[in-house]
Amino acid sequence: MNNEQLYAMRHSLAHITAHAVQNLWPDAKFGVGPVIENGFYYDIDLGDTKVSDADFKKIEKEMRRIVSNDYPFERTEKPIQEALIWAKERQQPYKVELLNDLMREGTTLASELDSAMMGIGLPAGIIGVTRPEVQSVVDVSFYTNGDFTDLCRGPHVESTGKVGAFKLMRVAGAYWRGKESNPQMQRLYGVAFETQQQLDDYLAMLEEAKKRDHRKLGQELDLFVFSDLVGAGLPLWTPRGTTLKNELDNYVQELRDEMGFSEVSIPHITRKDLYERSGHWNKFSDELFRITTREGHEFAMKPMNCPHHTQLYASRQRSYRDLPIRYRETTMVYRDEQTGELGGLSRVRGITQDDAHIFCRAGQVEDEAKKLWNVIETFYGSLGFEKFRIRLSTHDPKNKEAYTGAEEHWNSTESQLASIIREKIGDEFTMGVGEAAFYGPKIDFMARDAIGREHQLATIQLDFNQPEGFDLTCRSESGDNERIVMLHCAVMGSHERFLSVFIEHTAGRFPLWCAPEQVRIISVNQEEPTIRFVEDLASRAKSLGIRVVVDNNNDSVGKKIRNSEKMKVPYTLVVGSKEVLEGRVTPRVRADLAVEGREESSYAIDQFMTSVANEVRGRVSKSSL
RNA sequence: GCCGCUUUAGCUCAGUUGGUCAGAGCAGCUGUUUUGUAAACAGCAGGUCCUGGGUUCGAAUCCCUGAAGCGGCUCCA
Repeated sequence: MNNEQLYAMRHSLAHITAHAVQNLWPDAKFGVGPVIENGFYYDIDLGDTKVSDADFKKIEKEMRRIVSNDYPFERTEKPIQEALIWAKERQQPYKVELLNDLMREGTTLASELDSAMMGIGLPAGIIGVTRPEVQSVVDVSFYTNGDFTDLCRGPHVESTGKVGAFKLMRVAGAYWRGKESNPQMQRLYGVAFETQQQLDDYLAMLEEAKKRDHRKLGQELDLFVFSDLVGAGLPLWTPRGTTLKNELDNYVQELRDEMGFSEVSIPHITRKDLYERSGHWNKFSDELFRITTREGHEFAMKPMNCPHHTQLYASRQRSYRDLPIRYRETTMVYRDEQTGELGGLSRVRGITQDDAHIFCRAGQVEDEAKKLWNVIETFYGSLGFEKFRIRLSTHDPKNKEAYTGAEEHWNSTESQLASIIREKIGDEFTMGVGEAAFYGPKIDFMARDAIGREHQLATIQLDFNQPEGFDLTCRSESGDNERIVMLHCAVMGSHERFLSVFIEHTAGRFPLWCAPEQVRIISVNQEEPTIRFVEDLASRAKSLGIRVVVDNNNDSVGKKIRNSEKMKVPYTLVVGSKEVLEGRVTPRVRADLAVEGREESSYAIDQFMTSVANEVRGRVSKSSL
C-alpha cells in the first residue's frame, strides 16, 4: 500500500466516523475530517451532547457495521450554488462556511491545515510561500457512502469495506478551524493502518510510551516533584534529578567552551524599560510576570535572556578585533503560560535554558553557525538520538504584526540561514513558515527519540533586530561604527523539556556518566567485616568521583537487588564474605550497558573502580568492563 | 484560557442505589530473621476522602465554587 492509498483509507474512515455519528445523532453538524499522522479525525458539533465512553463504543460499533455493509464511495459533482443550497437545507452551517470560502478564495485552506497537522511542513527550498492561485470554483465534489453524503475533494477507497484496521482513540474539544474565537466542536480521533499487525504495533508503541512517561518515571526514579503550594508548572528537582540535569548541562557547557564561550550571569528581574526596547514588552506582554515595586516602578521576571546579554556587550566600545564575543549562561526564564498548556516537564512556567548568544559581524555568521551546529550534533549524537530533521523557520509574510524589523532584512537573513543549511546537508530540510522567533529566523533541530517520536529541541537563531534596537556596534577597520548581528543558540532548548524527552528516550536508563546513582553496593549480611568492607568500597568510589550508594538495610539480597534494578542503577555490587575474602567483585551490569560475552566476570576492586571512573570521564555509552 | 475527564494514606488503587465504608498492597516504623543475585515473616502507625460552600435526618458518594492533574484545542522552549 502506498502513501496515497493509506491516505485515502484514513480519509475514508473519517467519513465513516461522520456517517456513524449521523446515524446516532441525526442533528450533528459536521466540520472537517482530515487525515493526520497515523490516522484521522472528524470535528463534529453535537450541540449540548457530550460524547461519553459508552457513546464511544456505540460509534465504533456503528462504524464497524458500516464497514461490513461495504457501501461504495460514489463521487458526484454539483455546481457550487447547488451545493450551498444542499448544505443549507441539511442545516450544516460549517459546510456552508466552507463552501462560501471555496467560492471566495478557491480553497478552504484545508490543505494547509492537513500538512500542518501531519507535521510534514512545506517542501524545502521555498522561502516565502505564495498563496495558491485563486481560481473561481465552479463545481464541487461530493462523496456518498450509503445514506451519508459529504462535501469532499477525495480521494477515497472504493467502498467502506476496504479501510484496513482502525480504532477510535479519544474525543477532545477543538476550536472550529483552529481559532480560539470560534465555537468549540468535538473532535473524534482515530488511528488506522493497512493491517491489524501495524495497528497492534502502533498501539504497543503507545503502551511503551506510557510506560516511559517522564512524569511516571520522574516519580519512580525520584527526579522531580510538583507541589500545589508552589504552583503549577514549577517543578522542584530532587538531589537525583539535579545531578542528572547538571551533568547534562556541564556537558553542553564543556562543548561550548571548546568553541570559545565565556560564562556570564544576570539577575532574574529587570526594569520594564529593557523589554520595551527589546520588543518583549509588546510581543510577550501576556506571558510576562510583572512586578511593581513599593515605589511603583514596573519590573518583570525575565522571559528571555538576550536583552540582558546585549547590555553586557554594550557596556563598552567593541572593536571588530574582539568579535565574535560569545556569552553562555544556564539560567531560568519565567513565562506566564496558560494553565491548560502546562504539562509535566514539557511545558512549565519556570524554564531553565542553556542559553548562549554570539555577537559578531555579518560575515562571521556562517562560521559561527556551523560551529554551533557541530556542538549540537556532538551532544545529541553521544546521547543516541538519531540524526536530525532540520527545519528552517521563517517569518510569515501574511502575518507581519507578529514580527519586528524590515521585510528585506527578514528575506536576507532567511536566505543566509538557508544557504548555511544547504552547505551542511543539501536540500534535506523542511520549511516552517511562521515558526520564526519574533526577532529573526531560526534553524530548528528535530530529534527522533528511541521509540520514533520527533521533538523540537535545539535551535540556532539569527537576530538582526535586537542589535538594531539596542544599537549594538563594533568599530570596524575603517574606524566606523558597524552594526553587528546576534546568534542565539540553545542546545538542550530548555532543561525541563529536554529532560522530559531524555527520560522517555532512555526510559530512565541513563548513561553511566550522567546517571544520578552510578554504583550501588549491596551487603549480603550485616556482620561487621562485611559492613566495614562495604563502607571502605564506597569511600574509595567517592574519592574517584563516582556517585555511589550503599544499601546495607536488613532486607533480603533479592529484595535489595530488585530495588537497585527498579532504580535503574548502572552497576550493582553484591558484597558478602566471599568478596571480603577475595578482594574481588562481580558487578551486575544494567542490561542496556552490558556488552555480550562479558557477563559475570569478576574484577579486583581497584580495577573495577578505575575503569568505572574512566567510563564516567570518557562519557562512554557501553560498559567497558 | 477553552472543551471533556479525574482528585480517597508517601505511592498505586478498592469503596455497590447517599445510611458501621475509612479499606488493600507497596513504602515507613518496631521486632524476629543474617540473608548470595528481581519482593523473608509478624506487629504497629498513616487519611480535613483536593479546597470552600450547599442539598439532606445523614455526603467520600448529589449540586455549585476554586485549585491541581490528565486528554485535546489555542499557544509554545
